[in-house]
Amino acid sequence: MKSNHAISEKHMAGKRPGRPSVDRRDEILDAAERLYEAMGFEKVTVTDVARALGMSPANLYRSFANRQAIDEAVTSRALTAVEDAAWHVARGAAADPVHIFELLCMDIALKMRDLLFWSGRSSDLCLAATRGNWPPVQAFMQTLRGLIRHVIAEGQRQGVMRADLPLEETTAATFSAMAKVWHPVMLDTFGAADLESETAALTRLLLEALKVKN
Amino acid sequence: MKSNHAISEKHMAGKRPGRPSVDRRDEILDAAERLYEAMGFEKVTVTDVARALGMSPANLYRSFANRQAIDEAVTSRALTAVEDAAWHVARGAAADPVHIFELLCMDIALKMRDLLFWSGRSSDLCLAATRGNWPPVQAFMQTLRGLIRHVIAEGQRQGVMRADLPLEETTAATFSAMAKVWHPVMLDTFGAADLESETAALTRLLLEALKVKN
DNA sequence: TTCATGAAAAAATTTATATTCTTTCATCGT
DNA sequence: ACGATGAAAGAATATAAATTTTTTCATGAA
Repeated sequence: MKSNHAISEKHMAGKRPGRPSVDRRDEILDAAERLYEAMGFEKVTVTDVARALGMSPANLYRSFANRQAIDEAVTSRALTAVEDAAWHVARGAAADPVHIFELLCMDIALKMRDLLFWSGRSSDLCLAATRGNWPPVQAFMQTLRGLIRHVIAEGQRQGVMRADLPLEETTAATFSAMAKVWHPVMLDTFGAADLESETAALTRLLLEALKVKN
Repeated sequence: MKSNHAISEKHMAGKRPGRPSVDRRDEILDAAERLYEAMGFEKVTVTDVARALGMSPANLYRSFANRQAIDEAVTSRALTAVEDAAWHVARGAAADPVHIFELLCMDIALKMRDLLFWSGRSSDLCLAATRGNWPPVQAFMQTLRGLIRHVIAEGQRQGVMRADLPLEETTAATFSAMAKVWHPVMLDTFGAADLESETAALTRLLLEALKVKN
């Protein structure tokens, strides 16, 4: 799975005057990200982003259909970082799917917390995206679900997780259960005070259901 | 001060001119509830409530410290109805704690859904209360947690649920897991389309962890 | 005294207006 | 042509003034 920037340009506004031949999306997103980080994304105007790049605001619209598209792309990049780290855990060194499950659950919870409470002002964007159920958030949640399914399936294959539980339903239920410690809206509502112990307890309980009995 | 210290009236605004000797709280709450239902609680003024009762607005302030207190009391009554129904299920006819657990989880989820999506305009109030984490909501959540603990403890006592799982931690984890289908903020974010099957799947998985092995 | 109210201060909300931001597109320079 | 832009229309957001709502409290009636 290589980076496929050149291909996935469904975002390229085809109707616009002329889209750039060289792709300046990443430049733009870098600048936007920096500004969002510095002053909170709600205070940043597209003029600010353009100025930071020494171009006119109008020029941004050849790379992005509108401001919402920029916001979503920045969101996407932030969430992709979490996804990548999580996939790394899931495919990582640890061989035992049970252990991987534990690591994965905790890793995601802590990364989401960081995103919301320690990512400077980027949390505004993350929260807005979550509240509005923006497409990148939906995609992200799908990825998380895929991760869970992957680990459970592997656990079942290796005989350390119960194979008599239906994979899809079990995946869905596990994913639902983790929402309390994974979902930004929940983290925002309850804060992240006992997040670690809560996540650990939740994970332990779920594993009691998933693990094969001794 | 006289010998009158049998004051169970913790709610009585003590600092106010003279509090009523006969408690008109319930009357007031009835009127408020009716109005909230009819026109949405954000549109209702305390003057409206007072007028509905044929009294002056100022008079309400002898029974309630402020409008927020009225809103919270109405919220409290709505949530108490759910609590009561849930306790009824928990202590109800069904003898098997495992079955009670299933019924309880589903009952709460469906009642929360009704509150949010079918209670006319009362859902505004419920959502505002949940978003702001009002005290009645916190109390409600504590009650739900208590219900779960009760059922699990009973299941352990009867030997149908695993007694080797620590009661408090298991209760906490179970409660966390149910947030996805119980918590108004989640219901609001995701809608209630597949609520029943999601709740059923979640409950089944949790029971796999809680039940004793065959 | 005890209960209740009118009237007014304080707070919040709405309305109207002004300013800024987003987005388009005709036009410029290469 | 092609990438880029200035300028202006359309949206959205902020500011200010007016109105409504919440809350207090001194005073009156029972």
